[in-house]
Amino acid sequence: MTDVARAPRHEQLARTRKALIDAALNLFAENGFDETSTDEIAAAAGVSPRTFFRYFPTKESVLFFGEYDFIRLFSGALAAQDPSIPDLEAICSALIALAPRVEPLRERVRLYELAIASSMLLRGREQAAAEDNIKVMSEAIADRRRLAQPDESCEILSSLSNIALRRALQAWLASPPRQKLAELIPVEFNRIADVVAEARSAHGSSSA
Amino acid sequence: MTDVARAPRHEQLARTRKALIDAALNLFAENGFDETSTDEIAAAAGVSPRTFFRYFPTKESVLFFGEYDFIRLFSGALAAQDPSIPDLEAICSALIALAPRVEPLRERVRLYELAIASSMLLRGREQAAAEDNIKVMSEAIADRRRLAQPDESCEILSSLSNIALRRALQAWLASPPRQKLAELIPVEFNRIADVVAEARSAHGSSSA
DNA sequence: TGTACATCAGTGAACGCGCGTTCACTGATGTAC
DNA sequence: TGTACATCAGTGAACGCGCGTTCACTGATGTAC
Repeated sequence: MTDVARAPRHEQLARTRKALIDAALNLFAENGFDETSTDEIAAAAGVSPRTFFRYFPTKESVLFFGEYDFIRLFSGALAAQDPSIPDLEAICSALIALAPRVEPLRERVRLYELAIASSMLLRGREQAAAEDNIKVMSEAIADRRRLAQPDESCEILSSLSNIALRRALQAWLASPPRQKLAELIPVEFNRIADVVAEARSAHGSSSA
Repeated sequence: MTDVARAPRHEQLARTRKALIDAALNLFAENGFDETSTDEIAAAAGVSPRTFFRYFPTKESVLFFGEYDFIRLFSGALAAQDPSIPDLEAICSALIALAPRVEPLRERVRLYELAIASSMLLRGREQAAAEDNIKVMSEAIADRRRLAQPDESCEILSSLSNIALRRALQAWLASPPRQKLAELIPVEFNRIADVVAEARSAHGSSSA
């Protein structure tokens, strides 16, 4: 056993921060965000109630600390795709390339989703983050198309990709532990394309 | 001028409720939900602070009172569509058929959207409502296809339709006052179908 | 039509609760010399 | 290596704020007869 009290300062800070984050994630997932007080989180982390607010300005922020900059990585991953393949395929491939970063975090993502689902406030934050992500994605698509600004087509493609990704994530969390997220992403992209093709092919043709 | 104090009871109740709802909607849209206290709403409606909670159990609920049962109407409108036309077209037509119910409420919808955008809590509520709507829509689509349960295809079609509808609503609110929502809906449906067709047509073909 | 009572919209005051802040402090780690 | 001081993680107590509740009340509307 290491002597906690004798740890160097930055280690002690990191330790306390981690203890608070882990305690919060577990309590939020198990009991719900609104039903968990900051005092309880502090108690579970082994610090005094006051200490919580030395690390996090608000109760929510403990959940969003060290947020995945997943979406920034996406822009790079999309730029790395072969410019000659279709956009939808390139987006799908870019997301598959990022999947390995998420694969090891399955249990953590599962708790995170439980926490988010427990509170309207957190659902709102998540929704706001999703909209930001869609915007960044649409800019990355515009870059690929050599547009100065995203047009409607970029925005729609970005929204559709977001749906595919969310569906893949849900399927991944619901699937057996060894199922690969990377395999589920193209399934959902193909499904969306197929659904649109089928749902219009029966008769209709679109206007220009 | 009518004598407010002499009004019959049910009229007085309706009047006070309306005063609270209108005051809340305007204050939320102008100053933000979090920055508006229930005391301010009561003051703006001309009643005492305590009275607010005789009409609404929570601060949020004043905004969702008399919620549009838009989505229930949708199920009926979809069932009324010709079974022989493609699903996507039928969904679009069903939404167009409902548009006249929303057209007169433009200013109200505008304030509502401002209020929602001002607060993470309200965004969360709105997101939860949207997910409910998508679920109901996917069941309506399943009915049309004579399926006992919605399959993935129904779910995706419902999500895509939701995107089209949201985009149409945003465009409508951003457009000049006389622009018809009913005209914007098919534009967005066609855009989505076209974007998918383009984004995969360049080269790729989907797997089955 | 008129009196007596019941109902109920609205009020006032006080309180519980949890988030987040402010101020003053302790005791350990880190550093200057 | 050793002493003297600075820094800073953590604590304790008290408070402000707004939501939402509880209890006791007023005065007008509604109703029974």
